[in-house]
Amino acid sequence: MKVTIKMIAEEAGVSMTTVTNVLKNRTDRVSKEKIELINDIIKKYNYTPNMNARSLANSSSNLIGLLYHSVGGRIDFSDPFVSELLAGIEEKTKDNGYFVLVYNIETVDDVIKVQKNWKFEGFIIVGLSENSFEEIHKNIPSDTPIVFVDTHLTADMEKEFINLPNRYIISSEDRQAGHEATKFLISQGHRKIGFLGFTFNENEPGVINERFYGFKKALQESSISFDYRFFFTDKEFEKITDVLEEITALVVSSDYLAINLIHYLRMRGLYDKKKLSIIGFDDVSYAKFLDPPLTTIRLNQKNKGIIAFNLLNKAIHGESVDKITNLSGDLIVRESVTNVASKIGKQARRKNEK
Amino acid sequence: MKVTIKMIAEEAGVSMTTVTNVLKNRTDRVSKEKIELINDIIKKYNYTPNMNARSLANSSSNLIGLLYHSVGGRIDFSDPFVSELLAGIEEKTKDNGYFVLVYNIETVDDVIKVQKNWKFEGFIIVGLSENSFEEIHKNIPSDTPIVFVDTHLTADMEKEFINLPNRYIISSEDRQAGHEATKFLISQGHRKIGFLGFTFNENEPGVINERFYGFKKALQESSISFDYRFFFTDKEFEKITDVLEEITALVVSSDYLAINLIHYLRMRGLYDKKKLSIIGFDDVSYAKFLDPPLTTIRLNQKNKGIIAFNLLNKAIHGESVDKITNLSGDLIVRESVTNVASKIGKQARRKNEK
DNA sequence: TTGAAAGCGCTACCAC
DNA sequence: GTGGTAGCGCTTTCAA
Repeated sequence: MKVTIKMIAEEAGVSMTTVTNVLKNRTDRVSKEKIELINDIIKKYNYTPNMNARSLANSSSNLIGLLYHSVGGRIDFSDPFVSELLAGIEEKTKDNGYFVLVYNIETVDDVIKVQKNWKFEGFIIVGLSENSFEEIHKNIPSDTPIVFVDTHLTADMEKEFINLPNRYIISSEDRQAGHEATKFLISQGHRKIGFLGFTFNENEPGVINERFYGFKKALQESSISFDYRFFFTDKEFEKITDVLEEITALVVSSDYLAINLIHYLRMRGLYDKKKLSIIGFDDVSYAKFLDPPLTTIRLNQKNKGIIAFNLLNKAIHGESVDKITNLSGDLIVRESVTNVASKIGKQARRKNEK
Repeated sequence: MKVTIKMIAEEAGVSMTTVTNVLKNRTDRVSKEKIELINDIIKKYNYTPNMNARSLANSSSNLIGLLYHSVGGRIDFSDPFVSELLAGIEEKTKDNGYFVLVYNIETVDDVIKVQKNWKFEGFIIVGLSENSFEEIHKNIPSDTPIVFVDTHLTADMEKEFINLPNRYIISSEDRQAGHEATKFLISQGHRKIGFLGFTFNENEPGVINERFYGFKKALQESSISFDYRFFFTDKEFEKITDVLEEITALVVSSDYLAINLIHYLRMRGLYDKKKLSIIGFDDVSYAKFLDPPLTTIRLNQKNKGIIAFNLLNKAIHGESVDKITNLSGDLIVRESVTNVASKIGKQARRKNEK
């Protein structure tokens, strides 16, 4: 049998209001004796309020929407990159008394749907492009805070963004990460370097776009010209096999993609880590267990999830929060990159590994 | 501005009841013209009903609770074993118009909490021991269906379970899996075989317990006696190093644990796949990318998630459903197990790999 | 066919 | 301090 405020009020011989006041800890409005009495009854029946009624009555709900954006099913929970973020969020969220509704959004309609169906305290939305960002931002009332994870904005848009109330961004320094990854390859003597990433829109900022930008910048700084023949998307593994003799290294936009490529090549007897160095991004939990252990830029997704929640939590409580947070990546040197410049440095390659 | 039924009714010049009837497709109670008119308005405002109000008024909610049981934080979303299940569930769930609330439960109180806070259509609960199973089962009304994933019951309990309305179980044939894994090691000439698993209660059935049972059975069938010195928990890696010279193979209760062990040994210079064969369970997505590629029993978590949802969905709609579903595992032969019996068979070891 | 009204459980406002 | 009550948006029962 469901226990309600009314029942508690009856048993205690008080009004519903008084019970509510006790529930809400408005101690100045209820006498000490009643507080105790009511609390005892609450405990006795193990009463917990009905969230639907509560959400209906006011606007609070303790519900947080974790929305994953996926175009064409690209985002998959089995990708550790995704689940590690979730791990971070889930952990904090529960400790703070929230509930998380996980929803995969493909179109704006999906957002409108969750949005109207439930009352949310706030949203954490992952992986939105700038275009989708605008649409979605407009469709969620400005009194509901949103933390956008891994959304990148053009400079113009960013200026606007700064003034948007209740909208926050947390992402990695993807440009810097791409730059660092590439610089590392160059430092190891590589000159013919390719780039492999999930398909992205070159005219719109985004995680991969940013990494690609950092990649090109690093090449440029070393006066290396980039040959677009060495640019590949995740659908073009076979194109890579064609130029295997021409490139010595590859910047791959995620560990996940990197190991898939290695596997693809290996199955065809084409993988030789001495001849093709590979650096990834993320440092997923098993990157160090791979063959070869992956050299990568650690982005620490779990930590990102924790911070995303903290931002949201503060925003919900009306505390002031940084509009844009950028987490820097760390180069993790393992064994998928070979030094082709000299024989020295083989030791150094392990420095980051414990 | 939120659109409500009332507003729609006003604009259409009808009563709320009529709008509801259209919403519910009760076409026999409304005239054709009004149906069209109302539908137009609904479309125009992109109306979607408020779930909180709806849930409050009736008992439906379109909400499914995905509850992960973790004692001492053992279950972690970054463990692919967990996230792959979620991937399967999320996929189906959305297609069928449900929303998923993900919650990590540690105690029965946690269950009571979610349970009273929200109205759920049903639950998918993962990783419950028999004891917790009973407690939780009792605390959720019997008209709410629950699918228990990976819960194992003793024979007595199982008899009772069969008659419990709205309770279902889906799990893997863990005993058979343990048996198969061990038999494979034996077929490869191993005789000194150890077992490594997360700590478990020997008196209570459970995933690892079952695998261990199958393990012992296989040994027995080959008249190999089991030495408890070769039994290890996840906290006892160093105990393994002590007997490294004595055992030639290890059955490890999950891929996740297996790679952690390999890494642990490798870091100490103690890993030699020729001298220590390892077989895991799950076949997590990256098992084939590891060094060495892991020989394992594939359990297909994603598929399990899909099936779990299907069971629940049918149960919610009152269709009859199998009380207990068992998914069999498949031996996937890769390279972490060495044939110590003969020189032949090295070819065969690759047969399962594409 | 259509509509009025009660009630789901809770909160906030206002009165005593 | 305490209590009454309207109302959140929706569904269902009963009446017209």
